[in-house]
Amino acid sequence: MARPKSEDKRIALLEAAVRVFVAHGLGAPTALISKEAGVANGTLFTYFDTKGELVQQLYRELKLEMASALLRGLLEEKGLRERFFHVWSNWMHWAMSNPDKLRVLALLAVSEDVTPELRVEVGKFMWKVEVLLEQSRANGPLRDAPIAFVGEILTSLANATMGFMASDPENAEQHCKTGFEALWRVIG
Amino acid sequence: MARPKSEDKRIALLEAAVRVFVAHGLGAPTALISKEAGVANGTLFTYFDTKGELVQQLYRELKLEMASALLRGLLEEKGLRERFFHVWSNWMHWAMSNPDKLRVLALLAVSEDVTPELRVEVGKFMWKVEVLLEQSRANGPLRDAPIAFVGEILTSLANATMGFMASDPENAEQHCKTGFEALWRVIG
Amino acid sequence: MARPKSEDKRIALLEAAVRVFVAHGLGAPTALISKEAGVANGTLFTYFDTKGELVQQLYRELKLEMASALLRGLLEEKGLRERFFHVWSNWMHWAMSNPDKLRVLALLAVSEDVTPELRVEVGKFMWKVEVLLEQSRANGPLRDAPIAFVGEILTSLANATMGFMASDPENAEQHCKTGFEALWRVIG
Amino acid sequence: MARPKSEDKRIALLEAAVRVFVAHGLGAPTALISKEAGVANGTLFTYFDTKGELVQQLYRELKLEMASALLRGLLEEKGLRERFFHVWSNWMHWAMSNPDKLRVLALLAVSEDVTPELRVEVGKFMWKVEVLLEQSRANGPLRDAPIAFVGEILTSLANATMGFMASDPENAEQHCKTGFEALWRVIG
DNA sequence: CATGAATGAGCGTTCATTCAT
DNA sequence: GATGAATGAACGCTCATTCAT
Repeated sequence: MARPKSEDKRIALLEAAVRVFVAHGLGAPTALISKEAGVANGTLFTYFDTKGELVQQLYRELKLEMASALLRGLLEEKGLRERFFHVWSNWMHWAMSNPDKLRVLALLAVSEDVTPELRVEVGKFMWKVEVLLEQSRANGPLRDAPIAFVGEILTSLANATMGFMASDPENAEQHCKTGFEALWRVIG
Repeated sequence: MARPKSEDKRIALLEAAVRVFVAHGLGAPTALISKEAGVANGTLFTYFDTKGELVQQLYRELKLEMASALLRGLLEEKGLRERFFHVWSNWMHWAMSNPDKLRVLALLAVSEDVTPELRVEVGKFMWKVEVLLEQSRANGPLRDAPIAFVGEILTSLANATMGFMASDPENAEQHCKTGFEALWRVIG
Repeated sequence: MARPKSEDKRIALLEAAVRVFVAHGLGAPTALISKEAGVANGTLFTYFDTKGELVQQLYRELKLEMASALLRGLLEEKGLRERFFHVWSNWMHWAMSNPDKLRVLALLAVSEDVTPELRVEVGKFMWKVEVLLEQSRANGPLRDAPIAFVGEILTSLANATMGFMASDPENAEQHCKTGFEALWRVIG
Repeated sequence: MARPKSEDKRIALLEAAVRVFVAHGLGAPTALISKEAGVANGTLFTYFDTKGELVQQLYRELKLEMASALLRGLLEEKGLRERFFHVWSNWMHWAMSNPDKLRVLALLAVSEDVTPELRVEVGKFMWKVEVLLEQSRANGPLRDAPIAFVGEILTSLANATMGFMASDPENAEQHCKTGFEALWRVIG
């Protein structure tokens, strides 16, 4: 191959897209993304057939990255609550460290380009967390609710907490704990 | 341009916008909205100076409508939990009856056109609920958390519950109660 | 209607297209056409949904104009040969007077945008000439050939004659007659 | 770039161009041509400096091939009419055997890339036919017309006949003869 | 020389907004 | 005020051509 398609460039484009989408919304021109990535206009389209394709891949990669971050350092020996808090804490800290990505995920969540199928596919990245959630709520007050509902509650509390931590970073640690305690009251 | 002639037309445009935005996203052409409203292209701009203005007014009106719905039939004599559940129930049922408006609110929530100031302004529509929330959490586990945080938790749990009710309308009433119980465990 | 779509503008666009296509081929940018017509870029698309639509309408109109020109002043009382020569002469002179249109028709004849259906539709503009042709060849040497074939021979001889007249306008009249005599030897 | 290595590849590209141009018109991307030829995108440009160059060479080669086909098996001893019919018949059969090339020649005939000079150059490939034509018309009705005009008439009748043969291959032989008789009535 | 990724000018089309009627 | 044609900046995407490998 002459000049192989470089994974670096693909990643540069995705990262540029995050910055550009944060600044201008998903409606931002592809030209801005390629410029931000330091490549030519047309190059973007050798890596992504359409803008929609870029958006979809970005959604997948961000969700995957987030899901991976959640599990970092998770040990099996601890108690359920501790394990869950570990995940929760990872989650919150990933969000604090990646505010742009978090913001873009919020945009992507309502994008036309993110299809229900893609949402399902990407939901699977969280299966380990789902297992933990299953176990945690097994004897809790939501033991009879549909697990999907419990999952949505988890996600929504996580988002609320992230949002609040971001708005008051001084007391981020405190809010992280508060959020978890709220969660644990609901499910644990 | 200050006071347009027909309030009817203004409302028709806003309602058309809801339908069009649900079907095509916020990126939908204004021409589609005016057509859906049964008025000419240019007429839209005598009611709203720009598309952004329309978006903002729509956000304001939808939030106001929702906030009003929450308080319907609220009596002072009952207990705190009952009063809060009444509000919660109103909220959930408004959402169930207005899935389009709910969906559009989700889009508007991340729109470029909805400024932080507007968000603040519109947040005030919920002041009565906030009072209720203040009272409810006064002796609860979140008594020391910032009220804004508690508010976000409320909102996020409400959204999660609405979403789940919409996806499983058969058991909507059940989910409504489950959601409320989760909430009450957190704040009450 | 506010400002009714003006037939003038439509015609101006079509005429501009002729000039631009002659100068730059059918691949010429639509922007050049609108500029040449003295209207804005986007205006072209209120008159023609796509560039292809413009091309098709142009084909239709040019063919119609040419077909109409052929019959001008045709009287019934004369002999067949005289009537046919009248038509032929009209044809040749229209071509001499409209070299641009003739050139564009040559481009359109092989354009992707001109569908077989359109060709058939447009072929009907020549039905009076076809009748004349039928009568003329009825007792001639091609009396047993398919009429479509005879029609193609007519067209091809006409094109050859037009082409040559244009290249040597000094003796155009002479060539016009020569061409007709050639034709008449074949069909008459 | 002067003398490319592999004549095979050059020919493969020209043949691919015929197929691609037939299917997509002269506007077809060069990338399609190289793919069809089984070589890389950029390779095309070591064989042809520009797309226009390829178009010109293709025109030249097709015209040359056609001209060569006309003379195949032509013997001097026969009478003029027979010799001319031999050429005519070769011509028609080449066209029938190479419908794609014929179609592409029709496209090339109006292409921007085919300059008048090239047309003249390529016209010389037919000089033997021109000699035959000169002799044939020497005592015929067109004896006083410019030879170029007679040439155009020949070409146009040939094209009409080819076209019709292609559209009704069942009776191709018949049409071939009919076409020739028409021609001979005009020039012979 | 062959390859195919990189380039960027260019194109058809859209659409918020303006304005003549 | 209502209308809808006019406007032109903007956008996504293409493609001939170049050039690093």
